[in-house]
Amino acid sequence: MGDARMVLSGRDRPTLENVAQRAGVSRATASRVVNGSTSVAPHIRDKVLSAVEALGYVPNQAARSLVTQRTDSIALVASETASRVFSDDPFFSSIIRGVSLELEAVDKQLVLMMVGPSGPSHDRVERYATGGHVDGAIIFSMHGADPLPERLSRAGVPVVCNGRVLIQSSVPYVDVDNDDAARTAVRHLLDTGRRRVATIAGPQDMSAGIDRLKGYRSAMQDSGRRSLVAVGDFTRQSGALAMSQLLGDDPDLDAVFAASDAMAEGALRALRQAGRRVPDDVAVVGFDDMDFARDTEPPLTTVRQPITDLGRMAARQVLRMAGGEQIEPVLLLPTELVKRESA
Amino acid sequence: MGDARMVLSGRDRPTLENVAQRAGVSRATASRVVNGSTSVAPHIRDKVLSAVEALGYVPNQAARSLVTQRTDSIALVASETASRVFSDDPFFSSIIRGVSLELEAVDKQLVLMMVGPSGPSHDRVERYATGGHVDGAIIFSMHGADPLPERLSRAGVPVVCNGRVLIQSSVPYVDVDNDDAARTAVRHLLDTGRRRVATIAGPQDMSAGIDRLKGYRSAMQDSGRRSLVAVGDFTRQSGALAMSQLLGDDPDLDAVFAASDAMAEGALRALRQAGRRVPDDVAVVGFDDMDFARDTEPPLTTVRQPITDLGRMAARQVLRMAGGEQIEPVLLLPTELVKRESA
DNA sequence: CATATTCCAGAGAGCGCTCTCACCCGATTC
DNA sequence: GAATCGGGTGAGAGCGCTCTCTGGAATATG
Repeated sequence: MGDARMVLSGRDRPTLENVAQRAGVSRATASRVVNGSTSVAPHIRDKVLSAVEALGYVPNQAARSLVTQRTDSIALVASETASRVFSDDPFFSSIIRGVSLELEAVDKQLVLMMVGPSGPSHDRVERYATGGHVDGAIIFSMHGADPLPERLSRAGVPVVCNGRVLIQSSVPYVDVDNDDAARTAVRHLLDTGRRRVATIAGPQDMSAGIDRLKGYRSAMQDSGRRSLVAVGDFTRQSGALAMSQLLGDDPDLDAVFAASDAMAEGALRALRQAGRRVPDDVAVVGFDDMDFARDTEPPLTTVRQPITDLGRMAARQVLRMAGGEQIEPVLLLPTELVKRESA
Repeated sequence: MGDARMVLSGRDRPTLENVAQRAGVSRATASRVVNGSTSVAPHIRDKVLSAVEALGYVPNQAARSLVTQRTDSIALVASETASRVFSDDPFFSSIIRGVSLELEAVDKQLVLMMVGPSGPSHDRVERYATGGHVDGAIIFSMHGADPLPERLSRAGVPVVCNGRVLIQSSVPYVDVDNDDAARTAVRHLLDTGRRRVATIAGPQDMSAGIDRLKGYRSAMQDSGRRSLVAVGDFTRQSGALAMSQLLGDDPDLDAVFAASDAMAEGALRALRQAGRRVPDDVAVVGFDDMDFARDTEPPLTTVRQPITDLGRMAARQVLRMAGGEQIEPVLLLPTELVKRESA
């Protein structure tokens, strides 16, 4: 007793009532001050503020949410496999950082949720999000035709997806134009005289994987050439493996478009081990423009996508939805081909 | 009206009262069923459950928290620079994954918070955590003498740090014995005949950086050799840079201990560019045993630390604290020297 | 058959906060 | 000087839930 600054165990945290009492005002007035209402006389305001200070008062969010119906937090839902796949590259971290930066600016919280590839954890997320625990959700890196976005949306939770939604759905998303970006990359290879251009595609249950392969295919078709495809899962290892396969399938290939920088780096390694020089024998183009792309040997030509911005925009969109605004169903951010030495 | 499955906008979500009414029981009984109490007659139980189903009822967490004083969520606090530093390697993701797995198992939520290197965001985190929004906090990758853990702890929030706490503090932590692990790594180099062993140290405002350097120093001292140190920041680039420096300082060095795999990989690159063969001319040992360590050229000898387990244990400890248990102030997980080809 | 014991359901009191509404009092107006 | 106005404050009703406490019915006991 006596020292108000002593350790407070959960139960006896000061309430607004305590503050009001100490300041000699009503709870209502104390609330006004805490929430920054203007219509409070300055000297009363000061009394309340010093009571807050003295008691170390912090508003109880649960109580506040209960009446305001807002929680000031947003869920970021990622599939568990995503964290595994992306453990190889900074994609995951960058998205988180983007979302985080944007939310922080408006003093909202980020609740991170991992879900396994369908199964019980889906229910968990659904229950949580619809349980009024968050004001909205950003879902990223879905595999296959995940019903989660649609389900949440239908339950009244504002949802934005990061990456094109595979199934027919009214859930808005932000993404880059993967198809077009891939086409540009492949065209660059073709334009610089490459004839046998292969691709290391991403996983075919993710829109980024599908769309980049589609872009490759259409560019090849346009120039009347045959496709040569190996599929990876965006990781370095899978890139190396895919590259060896491709080399086996067509020893004369002279270019590769990899659907991620990590796979491109794997490919670089496999090519080196196979005695091919890059770019002399084989040109390589990646996708992402991760930090490490400028340090590979040789530095990687790649398609830059603004990953952090993708996160930011997703956050911004979901906040707008939560605010009752109508938002664009599709938001595409620009990509850019960054030419370095590998192609 | 009519269709209970229509889109529910935030405001008109069904309440427990609605469920009770529809099932023809009291709110208390409905609550019992929802919370899995056993003392409810089966036929009543069924009635309630089907009412829940029909209405699509989901408990309001804010209301629940308000009375139970629990939120069933745990904050994971990371410094913003961490996400930047670790964007180069999967450390960040692995910790998150570990924590996430452990929390999921007991149906708790993970709230991720980034804080800048001191400043306003510190207050934000403090306010949030003490605002009753979480049952506990895990703080990881602190820089310098961050007062946050101590502050939260003093405010009554259960806190566990991931990584040794730099300042004198009563906040418990989980970590590996960095000092000892580094010593083992360096001794391995010495034992295999290396004479001029340099180190690429981690940032000297983080305990992992400090302790690994200390381990290196003591191993060198024990064998009567002079230290040769360059400091990096755990990233690949800084590793490459540090390696060139070291090579400039002592062209005859024959081994390097890098305080992270990412820096070791950078060093490998720098050595290659300087025309040194690994391990023939220079032996390299890393730290972490990240996935990519087995794919470097040559495969990296390194100190394995169980990063995901570190996250898991931190989560487990903070949950125990939140449950009122007393926990060990220090928990060290084992490391292991993984010998591959680089040393 | 009366009484004690058990079991289950309902009533009701809050948890800490926000927000509407009524009220008071000093300033303005006729 | 009475009526009007308006800024500033307090009273009080909930938000949706949990949990204790009470009461009634069903079962076991003397």
